[in-house]
Amino acid sequence: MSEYNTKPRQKVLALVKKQAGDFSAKSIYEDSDGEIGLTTIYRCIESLEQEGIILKVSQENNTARYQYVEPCEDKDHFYLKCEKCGKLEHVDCEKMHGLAEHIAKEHHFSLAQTHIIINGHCAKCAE
Amino acid sequence: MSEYNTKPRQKVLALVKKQAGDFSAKSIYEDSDGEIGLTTIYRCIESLEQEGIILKVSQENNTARYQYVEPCEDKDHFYLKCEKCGKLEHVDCEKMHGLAEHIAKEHHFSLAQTHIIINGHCAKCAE
DNA sequence: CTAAGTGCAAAATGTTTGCATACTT
DNA sequence: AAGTATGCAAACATTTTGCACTTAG
Repeated sequence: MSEYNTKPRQKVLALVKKQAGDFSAKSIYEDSDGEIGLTTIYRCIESLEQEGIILKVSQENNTARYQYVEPCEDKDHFYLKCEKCGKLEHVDCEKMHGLAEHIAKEHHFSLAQTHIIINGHCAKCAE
Repeated sequence: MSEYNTKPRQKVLALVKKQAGDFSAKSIYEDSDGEIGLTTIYRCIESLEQEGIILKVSQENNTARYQYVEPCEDKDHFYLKCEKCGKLEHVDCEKMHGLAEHIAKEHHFSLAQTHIIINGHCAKCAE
């Protein structure tokens, strides 16, 4: 996570992994029952994001929301993101990757090694 | 834009259309030379977004950034978004749309009629 | 005239920073 | 012991709200 492996950091990582869907700094803070300072949580989240362990998936109400990403050796990371509940679903699709690269090349874009997210509504939220 | 067509609203829309790339409420405010109140700009931006005239493309430094979208009758709106300069490039690709729908269906997702944005780096910013 | 829009000042909210203290290695 | 992490309180920045006033239709 960073240089030192402290209790607060361990706890933040554990909480982050336990989240059902996406989460915010505050929600982790509340989940921690005040054991960890908000500031520390912000700093841990920053570390985790830099290490690619979590992903910033949106910004609802001026609040950054993140989601834990299962470690995965594939280079292409496609996600379907539900705009309502924030659920992030990993998509494993060769074709998609090929197409995205093709389009990117056509437009002289280089795809970030980061993640591609497509918005929509999941089954539940679509009613 | 909304019910009434007032001077401030006209000016905001004009400024928005004039922006080279993306913009924030504050940048429009500064562009307006203090002629329009920040609050009004926030409210105009909200209207414009609801009407699909502008698109929220990112949130840099806790600041929402928007971009004017050329009117277009196609139902599918794909964009390549440069993560560095915020440039938003429209992509016109039937195949992409078909594939996205296919994947969405496979995952019981319904694509929002809103916009699909794929992140990367534009030619300039890729160095 | 009436409903809708404006904009100031003040509040609210999320995030960051300063700094003294505590912890890891 | 030395460098790093913590967490409180305070600072910041953006966005929202209350409200008296103005404007469009």
